Amino acid sequence: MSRREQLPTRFDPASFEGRWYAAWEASGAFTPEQPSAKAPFVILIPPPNVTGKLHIGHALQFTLQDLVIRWRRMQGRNALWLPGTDHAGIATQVMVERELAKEGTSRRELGREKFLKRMWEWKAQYKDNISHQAKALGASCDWTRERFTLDEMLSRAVRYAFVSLYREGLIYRAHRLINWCPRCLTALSDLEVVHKEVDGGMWDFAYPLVDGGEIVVSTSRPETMLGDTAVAVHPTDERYRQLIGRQVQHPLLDRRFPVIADEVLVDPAFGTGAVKVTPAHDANDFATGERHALEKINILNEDGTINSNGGPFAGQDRFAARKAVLAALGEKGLRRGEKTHRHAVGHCQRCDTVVEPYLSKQWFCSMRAMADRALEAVRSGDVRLVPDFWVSTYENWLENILDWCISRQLWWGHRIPAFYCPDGHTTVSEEDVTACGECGRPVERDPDVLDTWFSSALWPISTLGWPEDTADMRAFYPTSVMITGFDILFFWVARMVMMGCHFTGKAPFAHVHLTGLVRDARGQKMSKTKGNVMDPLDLVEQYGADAVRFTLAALASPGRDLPLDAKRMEGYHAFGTKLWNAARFVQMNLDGSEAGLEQLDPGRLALPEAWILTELERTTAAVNRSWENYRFDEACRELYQFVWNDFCDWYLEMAKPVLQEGGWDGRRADDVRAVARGVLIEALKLLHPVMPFITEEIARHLGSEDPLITTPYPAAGRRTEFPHALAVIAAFQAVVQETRSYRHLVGLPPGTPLALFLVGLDPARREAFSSLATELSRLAGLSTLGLNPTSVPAEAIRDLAGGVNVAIVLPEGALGEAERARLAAELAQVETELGQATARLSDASFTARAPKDVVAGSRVRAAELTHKVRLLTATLEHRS
RNA sequence: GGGAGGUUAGCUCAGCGGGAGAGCACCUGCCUUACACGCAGGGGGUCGCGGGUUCAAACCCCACACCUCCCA
Repeated sequence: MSRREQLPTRFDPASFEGRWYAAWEASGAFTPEQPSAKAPFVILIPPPNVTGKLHIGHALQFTLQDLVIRWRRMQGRNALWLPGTDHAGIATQVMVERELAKEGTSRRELGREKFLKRMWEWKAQYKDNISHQAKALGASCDWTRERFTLDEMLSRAVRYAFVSLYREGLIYRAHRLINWCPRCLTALSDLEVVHKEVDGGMWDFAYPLVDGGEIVVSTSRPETMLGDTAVAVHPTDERYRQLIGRQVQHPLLDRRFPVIADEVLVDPAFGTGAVKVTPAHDANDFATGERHALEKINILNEDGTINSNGGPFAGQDRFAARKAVLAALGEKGLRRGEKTHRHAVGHCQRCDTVVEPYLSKQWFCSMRAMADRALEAVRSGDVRLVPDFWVSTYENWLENILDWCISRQLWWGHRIPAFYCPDGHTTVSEEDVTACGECGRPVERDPDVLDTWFSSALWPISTLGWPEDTADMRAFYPTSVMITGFDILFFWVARMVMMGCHFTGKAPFAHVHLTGLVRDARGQKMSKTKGNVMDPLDLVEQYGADAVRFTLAALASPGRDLPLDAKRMEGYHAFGTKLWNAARFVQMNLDGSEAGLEQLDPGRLALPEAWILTELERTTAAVNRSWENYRFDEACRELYQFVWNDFCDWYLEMAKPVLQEGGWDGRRADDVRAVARGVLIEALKLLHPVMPFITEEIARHLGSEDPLITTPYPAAGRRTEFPHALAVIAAFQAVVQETRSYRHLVGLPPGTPLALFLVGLDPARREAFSSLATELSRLAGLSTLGLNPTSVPAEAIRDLAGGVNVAIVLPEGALGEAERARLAAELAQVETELGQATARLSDASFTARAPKDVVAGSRVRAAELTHKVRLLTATLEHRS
């Protein structure tokens, strides 16, 4: 029997969290065996951007990932949780450029090399912040495998992937309309454009026809008329039929173009039924231009000012030009009306600037074949989305996908491995080249970098060493589950499936769990401008990491956002305190015993022990099932309820007479100590994945030899269950509560001893209650307990509690008005229920069609209600 | 325009075919030698609206209303 240190009176998470994290890490528990005979379980972290620090949404994802990985590790899996960070091209570059602007310089002034040096300095600082935060939350990542998307190894994978896809014809370079951010000065993919409804205008103006007359068009972007190369009408529109093929004179520029007929572009019912066509600045017009071989006139510079094609408007910003063009049209008497118009305008996801459709030469990744593969991966069940309602959203996007623009005019990222010679040849190569592969002339490398998401798409394989045939690839790919936010289902998840399937033939993960968004207590989105952001580190400091984790896990109902209320976190911090104090109580009553559940004789247990062990068994089964199904909320509820209600409120209270009062036989006392300690330790193991720190600390004080992190997780089905004990204790609890309730009803102080009689018990129930007499007397506060007495005082309150016929002797005196009213209301309620039950039972179709057990249940219930009505009526009559 | 999710106690949410639940808040009484971050007792709900299916509907089906979000 070893002496253990007493648990401190005060529960102070900060006093042991750091110590435990260091101990786990030093023990090597975070690093999987390699090689290993154990089945792998692998989670790859969704790499946070090195842009800044972690927000509460990361804390949620880290918590859930850690929870799953700890659970699986305890289950004996060879668990790998691989951490890392993402270089986040535009986002990070924007931050550093902002810093440079404050210093009065710019990236162009610095030059590529010096600028990238600044970027790496930034990255180093923020990466450290992120790992520090992850550790504070208890994340059991394998830091020996930490990755960064721009690492040498991952960059090689990106380059290899680009070259392979190019050789397969799936990556190509083309001159097309793309989304252009005039502030970031780069192309964007369709996904990086955020459509927002804005109040704008819709202006009508007339194009004069060369041979007289005019045709009126409407536009929300008047400045684009500088690039118009046609006016389109519907071929069947009688109003304009005779105008088709005639020439229009551009009123502000020296240009003429035709009126064309196009049934795809034109909706004759919309506006005037005539549409201006600007193939270089609108996606639909571009397609129209292709159909009719129209000239594509680009009127914009990269920064959003009008270029020389805009004639007198050249040099003006696009929004200034809009006003100037309208004014010029007005002067010429061509304005034909205007109205306000609410429409969707594309904005840059990163800087919120209005994006322009812009004609530009960019690299694209062909999507159709890969998208079909990714669709198949989900439809076949190789990849399971959780919650599964995401499947239709996923399908919807992939079915309508367009080719992906993957080049970005940035410096921070993976530089495109394409080399161009003066003759216009392109050499794409894994190794740097100096001479053109075709003509041998000197080459220049493409200055652009790849979309960050291109490298992210490769994350599941690049982090494991692909394209090399590494031991990690063989051991850990495909991975087990990806836990991330639903907002990057398209950006990231779908693309990882595509790339994983394409390059390895296997989907990169079996499950994808999509989390909701963490909101504030009122359901508002958190944002810096609203000032309602919660910093994970502050929360850890205030409530302890375990409370933060438990709160986030408990709120994580599938497919729902998480309204995070500090009140809730206080509540779960209190749960930690409760657990702590329960452990203190158990510890101070053990008398140094370190007995556990294994020494019990299941055939000879008293009812309270049999009961709590059965509840433990059921909780164990439920919790494992819930973790398995990603029902973190359910598991947390089960654990909370088991610890607080079952173990603390009932079991420990029932154990107190044995632990604190003499007169018990030694065997029972030994059992109680073994059960109190053993059940608590099992509960700590069950809780460990979600509350790793406090459970380790308590377990150590209770004399657990090994840290919980590597202790086998409790599995269901290995312990005897005692359904009989469940039934008896349920009745016991009902009787206790009924007694307390009547004492309170008549306004007696809580301690007032009462006489209680249980009437008409069958022999088995009588025996059971007899064995629980001490516990019953203590918890219900009894002076006298009578089991099946020959008579009951006439003035006793009669009622039915948990199927037991009780008679509670309250001191003399009539019930007050309020108390009588309450009992009368209860009686009325019971009578209503009885009426319903009786009606149902007299319905022949019910008794004929409902399942037998349901009918039987109704009969029992009706009988009980009848009995209760009788007893309550009697009580009201006698106590008037 | 297409798609997804939601509408259950004052608040935030579970439950998703057979007696309306939790946490917090609220009311009442208690410092009962683990815990006042606690203990005990209690009040509070035509489960959005209208139809339908069923012996039975908060739960399934249809329509509608309102609120989120995604895509175009």
